[in-house]
Amino acid sequence: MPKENMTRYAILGLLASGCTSGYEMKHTIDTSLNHFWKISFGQVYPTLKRLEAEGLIVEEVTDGERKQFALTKNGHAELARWVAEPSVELPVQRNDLLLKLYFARHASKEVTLQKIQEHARLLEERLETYQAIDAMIRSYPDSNDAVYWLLTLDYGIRKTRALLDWCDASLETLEGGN
Amino acid sequence: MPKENMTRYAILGLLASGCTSGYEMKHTIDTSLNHFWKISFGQVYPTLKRLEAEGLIVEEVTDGERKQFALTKNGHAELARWVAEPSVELPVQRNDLLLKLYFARHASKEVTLQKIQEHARLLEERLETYQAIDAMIRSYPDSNDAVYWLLTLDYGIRKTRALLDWCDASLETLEGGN
DNA sequence: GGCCGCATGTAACGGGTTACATGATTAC
DNA sequence: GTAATCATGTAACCCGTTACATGCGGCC
Repeated sequence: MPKENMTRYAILGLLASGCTSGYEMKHTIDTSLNHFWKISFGQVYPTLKRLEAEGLIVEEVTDGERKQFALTKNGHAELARWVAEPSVELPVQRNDLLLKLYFARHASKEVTLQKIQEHARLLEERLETYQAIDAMIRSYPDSNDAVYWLLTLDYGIRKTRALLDWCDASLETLEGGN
Repeated sequence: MPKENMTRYAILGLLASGCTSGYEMKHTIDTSLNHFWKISFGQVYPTLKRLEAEGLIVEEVTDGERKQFALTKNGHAELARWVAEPSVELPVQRNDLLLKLYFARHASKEVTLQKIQEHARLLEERLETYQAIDAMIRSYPDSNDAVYWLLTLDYGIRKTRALLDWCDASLETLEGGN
């Protein structure tokens, strides 16, 4: 099965949500989808061009500053097809911290403890960000999408909490072990 | 900061743990590090070649069938340097399921529920695998590395459990919401 | 002798990041 | 008018996957 290019669908989906220009899409991803997605301008603009060539989107007559696009009928169908398609398997997510930990015999215990502590600090920062976004969404519960947005956030929050617990338990194990 | 290539260090680390041939490294990663790492032969052999050119590893005189390598002094130093180096930041891990969920307004509720159920099924499978490996390591606790291996596994177990909880909660939210 | 599995290797390709280039508008 | 920021775009490069190629040993 040839891998599908997810970037296409991120862009189609954002277009369907009212993000009309490349610049705006990048900004929305960086602020609202940043807990599970990211993108660079080097992907955005070429992908928009390709989607237009495939007839999935069209450029709107643009009076203003930004180049505006809109979904075509085909584009909307393609988005709906992809959204409905089941996810096949769990990806293996490479994890630098765990790779280092797996080989931690080659480092001092202090250094390893520090690494986990630093990891915990980053996780707490992230958790606070998530909770702030959560509060923000809940204060504007108008949108049709709000339920789904909150679900994706909850995913991040639960995962982050579990990893914080792991940090605590690991520190205890390593400190206790000597 | 120019990104470092982790594959190099995975290979150096495995060499330090007694995996001497490319074939064996790939096999070890697929069986023992597969909860947080993966690799392909298309990376292994070119990377070995490059590491040898850089003087971090040397080919041993090989009587047998497999090409054997060993860490040089420089190679060991480079591994130790990398292991001790702190991890800078939390990576954004792209997540197809969440991307689909974020745009789930464009799919039927049944399809979305199914996707989450299927995800839960895969997570349970994975959890069982983790627990089996955990038991296996605990039954041979001889190794110096066992503590660290168990920590990396615990990471996977806690994360997987948290995501299973998320699946349950999400299913409830979506079913209840209508 | 022919087939199968092991082991090593390479080439083509695709996705993604980074750095750079360019115009247009706004700010002072 | 020139500096900064917005907005679009492109090219070079790196990493990783996939598919293919090759030689070797054992097996029946």
